[in-house]
Amino acid sequence: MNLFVGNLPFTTSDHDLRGLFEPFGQVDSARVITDRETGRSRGFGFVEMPDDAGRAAIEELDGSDMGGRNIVVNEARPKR
DNA sequence: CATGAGCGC
Repeated sequence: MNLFVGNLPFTTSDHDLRGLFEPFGQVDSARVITDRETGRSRGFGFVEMPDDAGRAAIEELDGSDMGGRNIVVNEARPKR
């Protein structure tokens, strides 16, 4: 399933994201979205993983603390 | 190359 991860610290990298979700299951892909013009982080990202692992990750990570901020994790919407 | 609600090229 596709997961949307928001409210991330600007210092969070795609690898950091993967490390967060790996404990819950196979991480198909994990990436933090960066601004195409400046390259700086937009503070949110996407993670793809099995359905069961995704549901577990949402319950454990949504609202959890990361870098001093409470991150948001929920199912992502279809790409625009 | 800036910044803080929002959904990726």
